[in-house]
Amino acid sequence: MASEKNKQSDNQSKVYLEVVGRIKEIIDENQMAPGDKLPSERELTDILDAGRSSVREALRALELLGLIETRRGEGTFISDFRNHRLVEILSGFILQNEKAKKDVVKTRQLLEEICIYTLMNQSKKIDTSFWEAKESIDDGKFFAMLMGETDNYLLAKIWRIISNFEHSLNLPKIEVAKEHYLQLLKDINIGNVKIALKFYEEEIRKNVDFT
Amino acid sequence: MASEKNKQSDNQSKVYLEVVGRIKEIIDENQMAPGDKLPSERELTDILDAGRSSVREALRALELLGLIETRRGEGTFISDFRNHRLVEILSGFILQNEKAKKDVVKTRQLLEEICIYTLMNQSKKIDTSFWEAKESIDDGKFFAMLMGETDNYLLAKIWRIISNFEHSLNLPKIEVAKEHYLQLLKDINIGNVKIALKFYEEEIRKNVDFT
DNA sequence: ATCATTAAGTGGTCTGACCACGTAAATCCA
DNA sequence: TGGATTTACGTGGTCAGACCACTTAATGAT
Repeated sequence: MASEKNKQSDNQSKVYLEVVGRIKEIIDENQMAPGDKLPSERELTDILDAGRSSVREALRALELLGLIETRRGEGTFISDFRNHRLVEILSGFILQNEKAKKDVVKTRQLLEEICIYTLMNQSKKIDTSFWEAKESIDDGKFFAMLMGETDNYLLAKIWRIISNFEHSLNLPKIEVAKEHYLQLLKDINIGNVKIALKFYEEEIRKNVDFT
Repeated sequence: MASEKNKQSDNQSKVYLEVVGRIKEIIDENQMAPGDKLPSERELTDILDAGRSSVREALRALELLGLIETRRGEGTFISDFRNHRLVEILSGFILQNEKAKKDVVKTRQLLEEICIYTLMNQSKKIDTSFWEAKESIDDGKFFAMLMGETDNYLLAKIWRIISNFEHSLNLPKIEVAKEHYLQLLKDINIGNVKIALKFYEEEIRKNVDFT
């Protein structure tokens, strides 16, 4: 009787779960789409009447699920969440086998190659000036951009999720000179698939070799 | 300059992600199984040299993933990975629109292209006799085989899950002539990536168009 | 105009303080 | 003694406040 009285919406005893639900509502009601910015953590804290730590627990969970992405100093944004179960598999999977690590890396690289392939199929030209201006190039950010250039958001999303998990595995980071990334962009813009992919494999990923 | 090694400073990896990784290590090293109890939050805070809030962010994320289970007053326990109630959370979050269905199909096809691409990169030769002997070819079984031919377990598993999920959506089934599948195999064995992928897109998946 | 500086906003993290709950030890009482 | 009760402690749950690091926009100086 009157069991619905407890909280506003539903069951959830834990605040962070409640917040997860409320965030979903916010997204729905405002018809928010991937890329849109969510209210800041402090705003949510106020709106949802919860502690910031609880809000963060919810956001972090959603982030690991690949539903949102956060950029320090900028905010929290909705990402493409249509892959759902992907994460489930990956998680249960990754925490078991050893070979899984290798597969994660390999799969990510495959996605990146497909990305390159896709871009060239679209005859996509990429603006290099932004990256030329940089001192050094972060591998993750670079390919995140590349993924974004394709009109296949699913590809980008899968890549991001896998990348995210890979990150949590504490694998050795790769170091690639800025010039190599720029060369890759150049190859892509020129439009020679074979050269671009070969360059990716041999220069960008040459030093990936972990046990 | 002056970018000392204060705490965990520079590398953009977030503490909570690192904690996720460390927890995984703990589980691995101690050969922990579902049902086993993890160190308490405060212990982890001490062991991992991180704030309790960060530890909790990691734990909450893992909890939402269904990897761990927490019981107030008792502790945190490794949960059976098979308990994926995660799907409900995500589906509630996402499966609202019809477009999601389309995305599932797109994703699967993308994975299949990646598969083909991978096989050819491995210069994998596929035995066609088994399929030639058949009267008709089941699309699912065919690509299940292809996935199995790659040595990337993760890729295969992702595809399998998505494929299963797609089945549950009762989408119209595609009908492709046996000869087309055989032709694809032939293209793969020959080793021309462009032709094989083009053939896949235009012949194997040409008739995929649902609303 | 251009560049450097400042300020404000945002996520990232840590700490300390409580509360709610469960358990086991200590205690009490018949 | 033996069972029931109380107590103390450990654990997760939550909150508030304080900084830090980074981004962006407003501001100021040249």
